[in-house]
Amino acid sequence: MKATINDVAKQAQVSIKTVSRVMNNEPSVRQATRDKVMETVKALNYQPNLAARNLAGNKSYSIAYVYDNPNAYYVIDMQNGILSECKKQGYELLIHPCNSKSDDIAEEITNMVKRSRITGLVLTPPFSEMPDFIKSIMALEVNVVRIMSGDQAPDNLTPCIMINDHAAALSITQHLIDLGHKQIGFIAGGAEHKSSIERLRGYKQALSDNQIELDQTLIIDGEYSFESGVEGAKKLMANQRRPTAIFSCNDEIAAGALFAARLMGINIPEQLSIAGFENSPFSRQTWPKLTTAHQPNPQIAEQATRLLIAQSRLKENQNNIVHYTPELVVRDSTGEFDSD
Amino acid sequence: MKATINDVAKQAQVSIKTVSRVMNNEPSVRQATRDKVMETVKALNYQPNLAARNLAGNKSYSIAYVYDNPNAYYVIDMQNGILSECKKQGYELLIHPCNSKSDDIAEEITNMVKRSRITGLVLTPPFSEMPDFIKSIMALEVNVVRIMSGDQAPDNLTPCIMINDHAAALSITQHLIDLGHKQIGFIAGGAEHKSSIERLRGYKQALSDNQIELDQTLIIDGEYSFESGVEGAKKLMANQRRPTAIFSCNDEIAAGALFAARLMGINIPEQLSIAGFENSPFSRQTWPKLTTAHQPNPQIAEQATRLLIAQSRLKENQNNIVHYTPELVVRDSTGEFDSD
DNA sequence: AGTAAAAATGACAGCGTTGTCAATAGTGCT
DNA sequence: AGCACTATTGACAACGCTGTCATTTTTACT
Repeated sequence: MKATINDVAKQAQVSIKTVSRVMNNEPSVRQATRDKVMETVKALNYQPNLAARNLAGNKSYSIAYVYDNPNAYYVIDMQNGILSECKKQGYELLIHPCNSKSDDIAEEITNMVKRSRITGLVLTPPFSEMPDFIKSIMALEVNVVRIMSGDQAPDNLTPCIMINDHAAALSITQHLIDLGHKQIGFIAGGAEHKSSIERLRGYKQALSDNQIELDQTLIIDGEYSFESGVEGAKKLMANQRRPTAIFSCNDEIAAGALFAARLMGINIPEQLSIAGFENSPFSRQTWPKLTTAHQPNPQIAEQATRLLIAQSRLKENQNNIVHYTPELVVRDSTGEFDSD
Repeated sequence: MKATINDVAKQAQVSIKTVSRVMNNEPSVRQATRDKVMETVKALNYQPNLAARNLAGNKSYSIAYVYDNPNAYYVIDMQNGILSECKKQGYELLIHPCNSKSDDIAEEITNMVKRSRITGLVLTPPFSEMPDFIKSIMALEVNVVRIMSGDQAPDNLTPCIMINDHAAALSITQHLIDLGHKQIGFIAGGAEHKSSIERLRGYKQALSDNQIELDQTLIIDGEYSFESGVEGAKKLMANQRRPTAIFSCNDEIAAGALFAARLMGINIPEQLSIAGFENSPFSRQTWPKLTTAHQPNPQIAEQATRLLIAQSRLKENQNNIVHYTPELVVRDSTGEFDSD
C-alpha cells in the first residue's frame, strides 16, 4: 500500500541513498537521475516516512508552539503564522497549550522536547518573559525564539521578536491628546504582563511629553478581560475627576468599557473616547468600532518561525533581534474633546 | 545527554524488551521488575523516542485535526477538546488548516497521513460534509471521526458526532414565539453549510408547529459573518412587513444585526428581539448580551477524539454515533413583543 | 520433590530513513 | 589514450524502539 524508499529505488534502478538525496534536494545528483527518481516517486505516490527520517537523521523537522493564553484570536493568529512558515520549510507544528504557573512546567516541556526530538520552540508571553524557564529549557539541545514586549532584548540567549508596546501606547495616547483630551483614564492589563507595563509606560511618557500632570486616580489596575473593562470604566466614571477619554490596555477591556458606558448612558465618542489595543476582530464588531493599535500577529509569528529555523541550521549563536511597533488605527470610538 | 532504552536496560539489569513492556504498561511484568525499571527511568529521566516507537510499531499515536474554518473561537475550542483527550491517551495532535475548496485537497491530506503515519483524523464541517472527500480518505488505512450537523448520520463509514441544529433552532424560534413574536426574520449562514440549512429547517418547523404562516421575505440568504448580519438586518427592517424578532444563524451575524439596529436607532430588545446561535464568547460581550444556543464544543471534540481512538484500536467497524443538541441560553437581546 | 502449565523475561530481526565512507563514472588535461 | 581530479552513486551500518518467538523462571499441582 504505502511505498517506501526501497520500492522507489528498485523501480528507478538506483540505490536508496540516491532516492534519499533526491528527496532531500541534496546536490551531487545528475539531473537525469533526479528526473528518473522524481518520475518514479510520482508514479508510486511515494511519501517519505517522517518517523524514519527523524530517527535516522536524529532531527525532527518539527517545532512546538508553547502557550498559555486565553485569547483565541491571538493563538489562532500565531498558529497560522507559524504554520505558514513551517509549510514553506517542510516542518511540522506541535501545539502545546499549558499552564505557565504549574510547578513542573519546565519538566513538562523538557519531556515533550525529548520525546518528539523537537527542533525548536516558539514562545510567547508569559513563557517568553520567564527567565528561569528560558534558562532551564536552554539546557536542552533545543532552539528557542521568543516573542515579547519591550524595546530591547533582555539577553541574547535566543533570537527575539520585540514588540514595542511603549511606542505604540505613546501614539495612542498622543492621538487622544491631539483630540483635546487632558484627563485620560488608563485601564491596565495586569502587572504580570510586560505588555501592560510597557503600555502604561507609553501612556505616562505621552502625558509627560505634553506637560500633562499624571493623575494616579485615573490609572486602574485591571486585567485583560471584558469584565475588567466594565469594572474599570465604572470606577473611572465615578472618580471625582472624570476622564474624558479612556485608554484600555486591550480591545477586550475596551469592549467592556464600552459596555459599561452604555449601561451608564454615556455616549461614545461624544461624551467619552475609548481606545483599545490589539486590533482583534471584535474591535470591528463593537458599536462604535474601536480605535486601537494593530499588531500583525501572523506576520510576527511567521518571522519568528523563520528566525527559529534559521537559528537551528547554524552551529554558532546568531540570535537575531527583530522589532515591531504596533500601529495606530483610528476608528469611531475616539473623538474630539467636547467641553459641553 | 538523552537516555535511550538501552541505557535504562543496562542500568536496571533487564532486557530492553522488559523496559519497553514497562513503558507501554503491558502485562506480564512482575511488580518488582516494574518498580526497578520505573526507578531507573526516573533516575535517568528517560523519555521514549516517539519517532523510534512509531517506526518500530508502525503506528504513530498521533491524530490530525483538519479544518477550514475562520472562526477562531470554534477552532480553539475544538483543539482544546481534542488535545485534552489526546493527553489522556498519550496521543499527539497535528493541526492542519487548509482550503476545502482546493482541487487537490484529498491528495494533500493523503500525503500528510502517509508522511506522518497518522492514526486518525478529526473532521469538522465543511470536510465532514464532503462525501467524496470522505470516501477517498477512507481508502487509506486511517481512522476518521466526523462532527457534523444533522439528526442522523449520512452513512456508517465512520463514527460520527451529530449536532442537532434542527432541534436547537426549533427551541430558539419557539422561545421567540413564546415571547409573542409572530413576524420573525431569519438570517441564514449560507447554503453550503449544513448547519445553516438545519437551523432554517428548525425555524420553519417552529413556525408551522405554531400555525404561523411562513413569509419568504423574512428569510435572508446571508453568510456567517458580522457584515452579513449588518446587511441582513437592514434588509429586514426595510421590508414592508417588518419583523419584531430576528433569529440570526450564528452569534457573529447577530452581533452584526445588533450593530445595524443601533445604527438605525432601534432599541434592543424593546423594539426588536435578536437571537444568535453558538454561544461564542462575544455573545456575552455585546450590549445587550445575546440570547443564543450553546453547543459544548470542547466536550464534543473530546468525545469525538475518544470515539476516534477507540475505533482505531478495533479491527472491525463499530462506528458509534453520538448526538448533541445545543441548548437555549436566554439573555438580554430577546424580550416580549410589545405592540407599541 | 517432581511435573506440567503459566508467567516472566530475553535475543534478535526488523521498521524506513540518513550518515559515512568507499567505489565508480565522468571530465579536462597532456 | 592515459592521468589526475571531481562528480556521482552505492553498500551498509546505525537510529531507538516494538514484534515474534524462544527461553527461563515461577506457580500450582500431584
